[in-house]
Amino acid sequence: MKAMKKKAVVNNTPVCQVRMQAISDTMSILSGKWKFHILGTLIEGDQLGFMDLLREIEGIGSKMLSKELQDLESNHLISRTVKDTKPITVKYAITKHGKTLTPVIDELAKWGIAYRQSVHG
Amino acid sequence: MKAMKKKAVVNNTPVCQVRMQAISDTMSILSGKWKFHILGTLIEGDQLGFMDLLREIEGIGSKMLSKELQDLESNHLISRTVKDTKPITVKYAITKHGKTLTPVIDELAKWGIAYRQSVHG
DNA sequence: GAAAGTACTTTCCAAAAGGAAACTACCCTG
DNA sequence: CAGGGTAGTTTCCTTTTGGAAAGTACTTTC
Repeated sequence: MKAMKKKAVVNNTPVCQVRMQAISDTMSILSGKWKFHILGTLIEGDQLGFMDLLREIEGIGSKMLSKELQDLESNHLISRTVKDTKPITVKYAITKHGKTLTPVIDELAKWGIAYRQSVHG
Repeated sequence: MKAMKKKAVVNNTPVCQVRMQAISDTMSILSGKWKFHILGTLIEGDQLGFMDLLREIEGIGSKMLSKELQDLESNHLISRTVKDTKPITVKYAITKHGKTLTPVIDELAKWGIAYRQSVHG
């Protein structure tokens, strides 16, 4: 009786499949170099304009900021509202739904901090 | 008294800076298309060989698997041990340190699942 | 000694991501 | 009407990422 091999599947239980898919979904929505910075900034100071964000997020360019904001808005994580002020302005804010990412962001930050300490001492 | 503008900085408190950096660290370590799949698979079935992983992780190629395993090993999240069996084999396993990612992975999965439900209904 | 299995590496290429700089367009102030 | 602020878009380019296919090397089985 030889051990049965080939095409073995450890993680192909429905539960694992769903979890893997869910993680891919999340990472896809939060992909790119700037999503977390933008979300983090909007969670702190809500109601920021385009130029505010350009100044807050060090290193980002207007093209990237514009694209990332569109991505986040299309996923309903942030809102974009045009205010008809004297020189028309736009305000970006985190949505209720965007705030549900807080535990995720917190875990990532917590792990990163712990990692630094474990490596450095 | 006009509102003071220019060079304003909402999130440049030391606390925010540290958090942002920590998130970047974490995301950098877990970057790429396959890290979570590999970690998830090794958290489930520990002690898997290279060919096992190739079969478990649908779609990955040997080049990517090899590279991602090296990344994860260099960050001490997984271990690679050569067993001197008849035809020499290699076993990959999650480390104690790698297991500390479990809460992070769980949050990502949880959020992804909730997101699907909120979108789909 | 050919086939098949383990564990990779190498090469070659295509697509995606990201950035700098310039440009549009409109408004207000001096 | 020049200068500066708002909010972006467009172009062009480089870097990064990822994948398919083939190759290496060594071993066991038929």
